[in-house]
Amino acid sequence: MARILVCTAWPYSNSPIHLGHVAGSLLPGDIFAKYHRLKGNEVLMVSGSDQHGTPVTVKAEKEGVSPEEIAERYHQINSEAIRGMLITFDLFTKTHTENHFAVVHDVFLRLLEKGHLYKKETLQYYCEKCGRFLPDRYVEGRCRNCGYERARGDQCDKCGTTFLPGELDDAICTICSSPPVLKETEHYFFRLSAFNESLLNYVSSKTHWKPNVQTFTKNWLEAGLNDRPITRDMTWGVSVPLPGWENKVIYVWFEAVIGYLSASIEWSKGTRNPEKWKDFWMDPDARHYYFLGKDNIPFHTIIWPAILMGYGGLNLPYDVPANEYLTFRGEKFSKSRGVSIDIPTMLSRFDPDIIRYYLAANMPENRDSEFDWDDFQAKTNNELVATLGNYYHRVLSFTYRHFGSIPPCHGVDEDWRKVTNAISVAVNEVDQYLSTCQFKKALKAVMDLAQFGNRFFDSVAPWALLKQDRDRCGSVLNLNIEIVKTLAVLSYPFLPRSASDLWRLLGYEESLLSKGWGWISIPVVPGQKLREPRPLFSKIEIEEDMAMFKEFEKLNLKIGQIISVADHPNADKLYVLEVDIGKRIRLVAGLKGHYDKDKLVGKKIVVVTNLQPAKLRGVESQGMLLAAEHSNKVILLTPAEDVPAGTPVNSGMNPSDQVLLFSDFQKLKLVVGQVIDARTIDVGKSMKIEMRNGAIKKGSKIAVFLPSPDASIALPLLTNNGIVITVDGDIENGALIR
RNA sequence: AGCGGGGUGGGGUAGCCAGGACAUCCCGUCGGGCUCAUAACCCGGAGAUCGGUCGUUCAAAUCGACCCCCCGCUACCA
Repeated sequence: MARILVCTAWPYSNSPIHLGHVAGSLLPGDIFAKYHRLKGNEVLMVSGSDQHGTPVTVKAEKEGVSPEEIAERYHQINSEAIRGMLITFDLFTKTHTENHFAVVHDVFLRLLEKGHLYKKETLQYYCEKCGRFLPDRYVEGRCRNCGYERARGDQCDKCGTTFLPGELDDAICTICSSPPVLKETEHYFFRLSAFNESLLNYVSSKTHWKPNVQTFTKNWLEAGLNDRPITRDMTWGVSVPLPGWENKVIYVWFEAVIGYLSASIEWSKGTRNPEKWKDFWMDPDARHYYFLGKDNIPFHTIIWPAILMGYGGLNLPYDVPANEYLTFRGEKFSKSRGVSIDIPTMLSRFDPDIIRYYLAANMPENRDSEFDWDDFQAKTNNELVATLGNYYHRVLSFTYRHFGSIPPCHGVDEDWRKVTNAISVAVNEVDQYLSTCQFKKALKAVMDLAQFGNRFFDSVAPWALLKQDRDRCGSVLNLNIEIVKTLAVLSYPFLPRSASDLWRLLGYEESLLSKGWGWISIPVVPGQKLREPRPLFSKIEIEEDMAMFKEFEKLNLKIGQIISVADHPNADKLYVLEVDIGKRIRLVAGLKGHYDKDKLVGKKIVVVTNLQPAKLRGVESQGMLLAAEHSNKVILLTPAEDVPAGTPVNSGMNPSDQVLLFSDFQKLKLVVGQVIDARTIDVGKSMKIEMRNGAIKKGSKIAVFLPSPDASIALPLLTNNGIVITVDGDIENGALIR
C-alpha cells in the first residue's frame, strides 16, 4: 500500500471558481485521488481557499466590506461548487485560520532561526494622505525612458523599462492623486539564492516530470534565483510573529503554499490521530503530487521546495503534473477579463458527471485546449450519453426485462475469451495511464471498452438468441454485465455519480469503494437481483451561442445611398433626406451643422428600416440613419467598402421585419470601437469580438452591437457579404451610435 | 520588446521529445446494417500537400534555420 498526498492549487478567494480551475487542477487531482482510493492506497487530498493578498482587499474596498467578508463569501461558494462537482477532498480549508497562521509562523521562525531569512531596508512609496505604503500598482508616473505618462511604480507598460522606487517622474498615488513620498521600510527576505544548487539537483533527479515542467523549472534555475521579500506593508494577511512587526504581514506567495502542510495538520487534528499528517510528510516513501495550472509551476517546483528544504525533514513534491490552460474563444479563462464560465452556473444546468466527462476528455494536459459549447454538447450526447450511457442501458434494461437478475454464464468459449481479453486490456491501460497522470488516455481506454461492449452486444444479438437459445442468451448477457461492472469501476474516478448509480442498479449491497479495484476480478454473481434500470445520462441542449445577440435581430438595417438633401422647412438642425435603400424613403436627420448638404449627396449610410415612422417637426421620417456621436461631434456610419444600396446589414443573423418602436430602439446599444486584433476591440474598455464571417482590419474604427451593458463580447455590424461598418471619420472609442 | 506554448481534413483533438510503410480519435457529412437501447448501436466511404519557405536524411507532421499568425507570462495575483 502506498501513501499518496494529493494537493491541488488553492483557488483564490475573490471570485467563483470556473471551468479553468476544474480542468487544470481540481479535476485531475480528484481523478487521481479517486483512482488511488480505488486501488486501496492511503490517500490524503487537501486544498483550500487562498484568502489573503491584494485582490481580496481591492474587492472589499470596492464593495465597502471587510476583506474577511469577501474571503469567506467565496470560500463558501467555492466549497459548495467543489462538493457539487463531486470532488472529494479530505479537507478543503482556507488560509485565514488560526491553524494556518500557527503553521506559517512556525515555518517562518524556523527559517529565521536557521538563517534563511534576513532583514533589509528598502525604499517604498508611501502616501501620506492615505497613510499607507503603496503597492506598485497604486503608483503612476512618467517613464524616464519613453515619456509614457501612466507608467506603474515598478515598470512601464509601454516600453517595458523597470524602475526602482523613486525612478518614476511626477509619481502620484492612484487612490488619492497626491504625490507619494519615499519612505524607508524594513522587510524580511528569503534567501532563495542559497537553494539554487540544491534545487537544480532536485529537479534534475525528477526524470518522470512532464518535459515542459522540468525544462521550464531548469531554465528558471539556470538563470539564477534572487532573494525575495516575504513580508509587506499591509494588514490583510498572516501576521509576522515578531514584536514590532504588527503593521506588516507575510507575503501571499510565501504563505499560501504552506497551506498544503497546514491543511494536512488541520486534517489530522480532526482524526483520531493528530500526528497522522507525519505519515504523509515525514515518511520518505509517501509521494506528493501537486496538480496545478502552468502559471503556478515556479511556486511549486522552486519556491515551495526551497521552503521545505529550508525547514528540513519534510517531503518534497514527487511530481508536479502541471496542466496547460483551458481556453474559451481562444483565450485563457480569467474572471477579471470576462472570459469565464463559473462552476456554480455550470452546476445549475448540468449533471456533474457531464461536466467532468467533457473536461477530462478535453483536458489541457499537454497543450491548451478549447472549451467549446458545441463540442461540449456533441461529446456529451454522442460519447457519454450514446456510447457509454446507452450501452449501460441496453444491457441492463434487456437483462432486467427478460431475466430480472444476473443470468449465469455457461462455459468458457470464444465469446468469453474475447470479453475477458477486452476487459483486461482496458483495465491495464486505465491502470497504467492513471498511475502516470495521463487522464485523457485513461478515459479513452474506458470509452474504448464501452465501444467494444456495444460492438459485442451487436455481434451476439441477444434479442435474437432469446428466442433460439435462452441459456446462451443468458451467458452473453452475463458477459455484458461483466463489462458493465468493469466500466463502473474504471469510470468511477472520472464519473463518480453515474458509477455509483450504476453500482446500485447492478444490485450490489456493498459500495463500489468497499472493494474498489478488487471488484474487477470478482465475477458478477448469477442470481443477483437487478434494480429497475433507468438511463444514467440525459442528453443536453445548449441554446444557440448567438442567443445573446438575439436582441440585435430586432434591428433591420440596410445600406442606403443618399439621393438628395434639403433643409427642413421648419427646423434649424434638421435635413430632409431622400435615401435609396432598395426603395426610396424619406428620412429626417439632425445633421445640419455637422455635414454640408453637398457632402452628403451620394454617400452610403446605414439605415434602420423597420423603425416606426414618426413626424419630426411636421415631416415624416420613414427610418433613421445611424451616426456616432461624442460630445458635439456627429459622424455617419458607412460601409468600409462600396456596396449597393439596399444591402442588408445583418451581421450574419436574421433581422426581423417587425416594426420597431423608437423607445425599444433606444434600449439597443450600438457603439464605436477600435479593433485591437482579430479578437479584441476597444470600446472604451477592452472586449471580445464575435466574428462569424468577414474580416476586420486592425486599428480601424467599427460599429458594434453590445448585447448588454456588462457584456464582454461585441457583435460587429457587417453586411450580409461580410463588409464591416465603419465610421466616416474619427471619433472617440465607445462613442454611442444612434 | 523579452520569455514560454501553439498552428494537424468543416469544428474539437492524438501523434512530435526517442524521424519510417494507408496521419489518430470524437463530432459533422455520405452510403449500408440492426432493431435490445435515450432516432440510440454497428459497418463502410469521402474529406488534410500536418501555418509558410528552405534545409538535414534513403525517409520529416516529427530534426534544424528563417518567416507569418495566435495565445500566455513578463501583476507587490497565486
